[in-house]
Amino acid sequence: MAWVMADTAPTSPVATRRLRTSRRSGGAPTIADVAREARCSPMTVSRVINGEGNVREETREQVLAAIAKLNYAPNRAARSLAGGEQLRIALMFDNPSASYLSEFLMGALEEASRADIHVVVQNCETIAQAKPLMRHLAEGGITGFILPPPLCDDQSVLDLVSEVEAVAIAVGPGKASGTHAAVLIDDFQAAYDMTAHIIGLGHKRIGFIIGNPEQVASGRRLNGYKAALEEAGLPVLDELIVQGRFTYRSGMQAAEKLIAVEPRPTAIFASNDDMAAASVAVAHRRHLDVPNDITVCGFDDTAMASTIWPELTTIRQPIREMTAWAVSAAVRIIKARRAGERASPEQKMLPYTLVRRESDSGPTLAAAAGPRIRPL
Amino acid sequence: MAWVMADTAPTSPVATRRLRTSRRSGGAPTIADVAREARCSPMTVSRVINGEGNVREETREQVLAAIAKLNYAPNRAARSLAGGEQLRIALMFDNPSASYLSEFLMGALEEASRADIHVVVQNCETIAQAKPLMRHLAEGGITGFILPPPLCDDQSVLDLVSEVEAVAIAVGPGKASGTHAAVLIDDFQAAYDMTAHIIGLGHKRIGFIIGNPEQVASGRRLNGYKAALEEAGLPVLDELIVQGRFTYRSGMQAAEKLIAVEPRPTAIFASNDDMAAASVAVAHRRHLDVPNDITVCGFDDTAMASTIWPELTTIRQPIREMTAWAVSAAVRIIKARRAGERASPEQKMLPYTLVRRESDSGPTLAAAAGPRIRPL
DNA sequence: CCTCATCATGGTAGCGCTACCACAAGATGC
DNA sequence: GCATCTTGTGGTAGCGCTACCATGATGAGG
Repeated sequence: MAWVMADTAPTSPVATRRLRTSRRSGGAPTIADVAREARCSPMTVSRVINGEGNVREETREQVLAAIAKLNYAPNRAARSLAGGEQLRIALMFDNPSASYLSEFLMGALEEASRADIHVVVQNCETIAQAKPLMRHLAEGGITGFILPPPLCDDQSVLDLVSEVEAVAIAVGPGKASGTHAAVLIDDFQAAYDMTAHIIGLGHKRIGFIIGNPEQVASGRRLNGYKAALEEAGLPVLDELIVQGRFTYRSGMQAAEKLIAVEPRPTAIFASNDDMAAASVAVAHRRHLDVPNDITVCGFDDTAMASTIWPELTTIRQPIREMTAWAVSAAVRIIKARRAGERASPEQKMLPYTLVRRESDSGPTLAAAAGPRIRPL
Repeated sequence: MAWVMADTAPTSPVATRRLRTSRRSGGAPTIADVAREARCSPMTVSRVINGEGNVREETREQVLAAIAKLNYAPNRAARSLAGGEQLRIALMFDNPSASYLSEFLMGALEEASRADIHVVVQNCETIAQAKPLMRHLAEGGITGFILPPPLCDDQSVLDLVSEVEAVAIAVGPGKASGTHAAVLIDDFQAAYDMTAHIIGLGHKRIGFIIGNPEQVASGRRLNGYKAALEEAGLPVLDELIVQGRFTYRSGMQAAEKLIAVEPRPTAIFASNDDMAAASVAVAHRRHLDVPNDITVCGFDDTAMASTIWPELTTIRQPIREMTAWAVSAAVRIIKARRAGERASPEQKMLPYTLVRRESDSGPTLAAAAGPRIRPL
C-alpha cells in the first residue's frame, strides 16, 4: 500500500503492477528461477528439460544442478498450453477381467499424468461395437488408441485406425502387426517355461486349456506348451488339449473334460487365471486336492490368482508397465508424426515372470502311478 | 515466403508475426471466438462459463448460444494456468479387490479429467504405512485425499488429514465422521433388503458371514441382517453368524463352519463377494448344488460376482459414481476453503441395487425339510 | 442536482512454458 | 578468403484463460 502512495498516482498501471500480489502458484520455482540460478536463459533450461540437443554438456550440468537445488518441477498446464495441441488418447477395453483392467488403468494413468495428456477410457463390449466408437472418438480429436486384445488382433480395427489417421498401440497382441506399434510379452516362451516347470516337477500327463481363439496369443501359448512337451520327449496328446474361451465358465467345462480323461492328467495348465481358477473349483468338486492330487497353473497373474485358495502358480505379465509404455509410445509417435516423421512401428517385448504359489507340486505317488494301478 | 519479401525486411518482427503459423490447437474455437460471435468481451464469456453473477440474462443466453453454435469447449491447460494453483488430490487405496479398484479408478479418472485436476494414485498396504505416505503427499502439495475403507474408518487417519490441513472424502465409510465429507450407501438397509429377499424366497435358516471387523460397514451389514430376521419373526442364531475378514480364504473357513452346522442352513449371506465366492466353492466341494441345495448371496457386485459360476446374486454399490462424487466434492471443498469458507462436512448417500443372478432360489423340499426329516 | 454504492461489462496483464527466429562464434567447403 | 553451414544460446511472442482493475450506466440517498 505504502508503495503505491510513494510511487505515483494510485491508478497508474505501474503502481498497479507492483501492488498486485503475484498469481504464482504457491511460490513454486519457475523455469526463470532455474535460469537465473544456472546463469543462462530460460530457453536453455527448457532445452535441458526436454532433452533436446544443442546444449553444451557443461551448461546442461549447471542447469540440472540448479533444478535439483531449487527442487524445480515444470508446470504441466503451462507446458501443454505453450506446446500447442493437447494430446488426447483413448484406452479402449472390452476385457471383462477386472484385475487386468485396473492394472491396465493404473499404468496408463501414471504415464498420462507424467506426460500431461488426457486419457479417455472407453468401454466396449464387442469389436463390432468398438469400431463406430473409435471413429467417433477420432472425430472428437483423439489421435491415439491403446488397444488390448482382442481389439489389437483384429485387422479391421487396425485398418480403421489407419483410416482415421490415428496412432494405435497394441498391448499384448498375439503377433506384431507390421503397421502399428506394440508392446507384448513372449507368450510362446512363457507358456514353454511354465510347461517345462510343470514337467520339471515330475508330471507326464499335463492337460492344457486353450484360450479364446479370437486372440492370437492363445495360439502362441498352445505352441509353447507343445514345444516344451516335445522338447522333453513327452507325447502331445489331443485328448489333453481342450478349447476354452478365457472365461471362468468355459474353464469349468474344459476342466471337466480334462478330469474325465482316463488316465487322469496330473496337472492342468490353463491359458489364463480365470480358467485356472475354474479348474481348481472343478477339482475340488471332484474331491481332488490341489496341488496334491492335481497341479493347476494359470497365466496372467491377475488378482484372481492370489484371491482364491490355493493361490495360483502363474505367469505374471507386467500389464502396468506395458500400458505405461504404450501411452508413452503413443505420445512419442504422435509428436513425431506432427513433425513429419513416420518411423516404422516399434515393437517392445517386456519380460514376464513365473510366479510360483501354492497350486503346483510334484505328482504324488498315487496320482503319478494312477494310470497303472487303477486303469479305470 | 513471398509475403515476407513483399512486406518489409525479412527480419522485421511484423513480417515474422504475420508469417508465423498460429500455434493454435487445431483451430479449436477459443473464448475470443465465442466473444466475437456473442458480440461481447471474452471476460463476459468467461463469467458465463464459470457461472459467476453479474451477467444480464440476455447476455448470458447470447453467450450460451454462441458456445453451442461453435461447439466451444474451454481449454483445460489454459484454465489451470491462468487460474493459479493446480489442484491435486490423492487416491489412497489398500483394497486388494481389483474389481473394486478399477471401478474406483474409473470414477475418479472421469471426474478428474472433467474438472482438470491431477489425481495421484497411491497404493498402501496397511494403515500404518498409509500415514507417512499421506504426510509426504501433503507436503508435496496434495490438498485432498479420497479414502476408501478401511482408511476412512480409522480415526487416526482422519486426524492426520486435519493436521496437515487437507480435505478428506470418505468413500463408503461405516459411519459418517463428523469432521469429513463422505459418500456412502446405506449398508444397513442394503443388508436388510438382501436378507428380506432371501427370507422371501422361503429360507428360514440363513447363515451370515461378517466382514472385516476393522471396517465399520461390516457391523452395519450384520445389523441389517439381524433386523430383517427379527422383522420376519425368525430367531437370530449365534451359530449361524460367523466372522470373516472379507478375504476369499476367510470366507472358505467361515463357510465350512456354517455348512457343518446341524441342521445345515439353506442359505448363506456373505458380507462381500469374495467370501460369497468362497462359500460357493465350499458348497461345491461338499457336493451341494448352488442354488438348489444352498443359496449363496454376496455384497458389492465386484467383477468376481459375475465371473464365477453360478453368478452371484448380490448388492451392487455404485462405486464409480461414489468416487466421482468424492472427487468433485473434494474440489468443491478445497476451492471453498481457499475462498475462506468452511462449510460443515457433507454427507452423500447413493442408492444401491439388489442384483439378482443365479445363486439364489427357494429352498428345495429336501433342503427345507432337512431339519425335520434328517435331524442329524 | 450531485454524491455514492451497485450493477454489467470491458481492458489489460500476466500464469509458465515453448515455438520460432536471430545471432554470434567456430567449422567447413571451394 | 569469403560464402555457407553448424552449434550453442538468447530474445520475443504468444498458447487460452482468468484476476484485477477501470469504466459507464443505472438507481438510491442526501
